[in-house]
Amino acid sequence: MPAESDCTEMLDSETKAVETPEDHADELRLWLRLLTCTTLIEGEVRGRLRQRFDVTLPRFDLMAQLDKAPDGMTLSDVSKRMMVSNGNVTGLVERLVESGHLDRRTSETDRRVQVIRLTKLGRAEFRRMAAEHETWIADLFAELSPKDVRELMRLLAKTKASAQKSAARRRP
Amino acid sequence: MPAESDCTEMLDSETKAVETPEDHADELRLWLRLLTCTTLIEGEVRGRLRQRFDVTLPRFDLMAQLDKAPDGMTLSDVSKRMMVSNGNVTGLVERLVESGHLDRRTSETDRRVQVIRLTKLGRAEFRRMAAEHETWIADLFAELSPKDVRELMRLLAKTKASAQKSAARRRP
DNA sequence: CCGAATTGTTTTAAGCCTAAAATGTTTTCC
DNA sequence: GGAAAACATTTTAGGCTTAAAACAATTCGG
Repeated sequence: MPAESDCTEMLDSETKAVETPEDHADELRLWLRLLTCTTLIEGEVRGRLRQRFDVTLPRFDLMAQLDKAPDGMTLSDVSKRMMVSNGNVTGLVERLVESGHLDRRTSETDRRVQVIRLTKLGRAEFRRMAAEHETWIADLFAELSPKDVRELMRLLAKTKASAQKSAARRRP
Repeated sequence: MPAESDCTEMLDSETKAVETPEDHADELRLWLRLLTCTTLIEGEVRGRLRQRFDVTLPRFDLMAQLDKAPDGMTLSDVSKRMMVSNGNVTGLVERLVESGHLDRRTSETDRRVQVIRLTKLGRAEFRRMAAEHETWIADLFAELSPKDVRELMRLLAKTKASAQKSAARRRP
């Protein structure tokens, strides 16, 4: 089990002869644990949203984005913020307009663009849900000390930056 | 902006008169960051799997579970491990049997149970993909030091435990 | 032994999600 | 001005996902 180059930066990885396949088991385990945590919490939140408010998580997430943007957002903005595909947003918005939570209009200055906003109803319902949602999250993370929270924030920021760089390396 | 009880453990929260709504903004930010990291990495892995191997992430994940279980698993086992619904696994397995990656048979001792295994083809293809997958993960986490990785592992373990307790409190 | 719970799986109905192609609009740049 | 590139959104086709109900087989308690 060769674990020699665990910490080396290997700036010349391009030209290096790869004879000893590196051991990335730790990173793999970390990724699986990260995924487990997210899946666990996401499932819990999804279930509570459905039970308490009969709303789906994606609908809640979309409304959360709009609640932070009183002047509305374009579909593209929403799509980028939520990190989901464009087509996904189209359908989600359709259903939320249908149910009276969203208002959608074509931009005056650019007829390609659709601007969406929360309706009065949408905003009221979201605020009500968000207040309770926040307590769920607090409860789910209850065993972490404030120091743990800070430290996790720091390390996840580093993780995000690392992943973004890696993604950019592939798709420049 | 009241932030007084930031660190108190509040063991008597049951009987406490809740006059000052607590501030859980930090936990909320932490959750959003956790979600962002996972979504980012998951999307990257999904795209690479599709591009390089024309395989979906759920198929890969299911094969990963089976690769660790040479004697096969029941559908329930898979469902629990992957933290997805039973019905989800049914369809996933159907398609993987169809494509020749999985073998499925009814248990001899309990006719309710379906045992699934990787076929020779399934195992070979998975191993080929897994080797490359591991390097992607390593690259995505490349900017984290070994110490960062250890620390993240520790904090995520704590997070998982916390979330599980919270979930158990609700659904005992 | 037999009815009642429990367990494992599938079905159903609805919604979510993606990648890729198609459509319509605006900008860019000769 | 007009072709080409870029942009915003929708459509399409297919797969994923869930919650809840239905079905089938086993186990448990009297």
